[in-house]
Amino acid sequence: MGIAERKERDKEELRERILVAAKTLFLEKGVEKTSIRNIADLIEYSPGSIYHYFKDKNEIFHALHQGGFQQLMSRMEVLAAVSNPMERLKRMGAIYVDFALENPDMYDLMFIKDAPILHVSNSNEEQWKEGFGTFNFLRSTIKECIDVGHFRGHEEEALSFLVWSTVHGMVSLRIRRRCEVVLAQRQDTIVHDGLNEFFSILDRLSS
Amino acid sequence: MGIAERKERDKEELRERILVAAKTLFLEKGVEKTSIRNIADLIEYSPGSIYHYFKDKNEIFHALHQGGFQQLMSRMEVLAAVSNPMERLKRMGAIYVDFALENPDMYDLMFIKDAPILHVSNSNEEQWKEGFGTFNFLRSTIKECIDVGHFRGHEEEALSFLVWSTVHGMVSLRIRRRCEVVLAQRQDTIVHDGLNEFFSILDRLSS
DNA sequence: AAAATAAATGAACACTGTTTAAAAACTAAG
DNA sequence: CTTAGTTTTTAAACAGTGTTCATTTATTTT
Repeated sequence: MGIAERKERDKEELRERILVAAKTLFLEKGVEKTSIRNIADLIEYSPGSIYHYFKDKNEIFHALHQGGFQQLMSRMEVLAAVSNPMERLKRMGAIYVDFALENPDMYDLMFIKDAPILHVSNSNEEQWKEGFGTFNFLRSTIKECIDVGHFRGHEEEALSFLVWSTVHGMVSLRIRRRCEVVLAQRQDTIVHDGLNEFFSILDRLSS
Repeated sequence: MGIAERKERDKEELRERILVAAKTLFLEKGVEKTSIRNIADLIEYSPGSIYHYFKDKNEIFHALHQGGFQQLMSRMEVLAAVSNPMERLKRMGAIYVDFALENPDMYDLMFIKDAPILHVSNSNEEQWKEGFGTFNFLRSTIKECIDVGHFRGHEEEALSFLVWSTVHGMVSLRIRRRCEVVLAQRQDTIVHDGLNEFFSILDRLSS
């Protein structure tokens, strides 16, 4: 009965090859500009074969999407060792920003592009499953901060959204090339400069 | 010599009709899903004709893009009457957010989509001309705040970027449907709730 | 009315995502 | 070892896309 297992492995391997090819092309030329035929050419299969492994183009990029969240989550794991919630919150922001700037196309896919989300909200209920995990992590950290006495006068849910929005805003303006409006000599560092301003604001809100 | 002028007017009128049709379709089904043939059908012209008025599809949406900035700018005009820079900054944020939520597709085109920007940065130098105006307005307001003694310890450029990022982050998460992760009963108000949290943070930074 | 100019057309090109009938490859049973 | 049955892969086809261009149509000038 080892043959069925080997075939299963082969199938999984080709599935993985498709994903690797798709990711390569996507990082090279973007999602929209990458066609099924391009992917097929790269793995030297016919375009039709890809539809035996993925329902449609969206499903391919949704698979990559999930991989991205696993990456981000694994980067967050070091935070378990940070007991001070305020310190953890800041380190979390730094990890988030670094991940986005180091993997702009993946971040784009996860948090900016709209296609993958629509795909998920079609297969109803479990809307953007991956997103919940990361936001819950942020929310619980902020709750800890509030419980310890920080952010007096602020409310958990709205503040969590605000914090997420701030880091998302910075990196997405960068990724989608809206930073040309800031001073030319500051463009390379503006996201980190902005993050530091944000940190010093958070410090002031500590009490 | 009135004939040439009338022809000029006719040409301008058809150009405008293309833009109106393009905008209609775009608001209905999105930029990507709107084809030149769709636009041509709506104005009852052949697809080819459109290329007499616009170089390519990008140029059509770049024209709409410019119109969006004029809209946003005109909303900002009331701020000239607000002498207190801190008050002006907050009202500015509210106008920005309201504009984005009331015209999500236009905002998307202006600040999230990447195609129009690339088009501009190809026709070199004057990169994203429209964006400069709005950001300069924000920067000068924040400079006034600093000059009056607010935001002590913060720096003009990075803080301006941070403030912009915060409001942009909130509305773009909303527009690109990443708000499913916040509590279900808060989703409709979360952007305004977040904005209010932001305002109260700004107040704390006044001194 | 004829010539010149401008505008609009529709067909064509090279793409796209996706479907499907047929072919090839491989496995299992007799 | 051959035959039957599956699974995998393919190539062709469909309906769509942005864009170009020779040709036709309409208008203006001479």
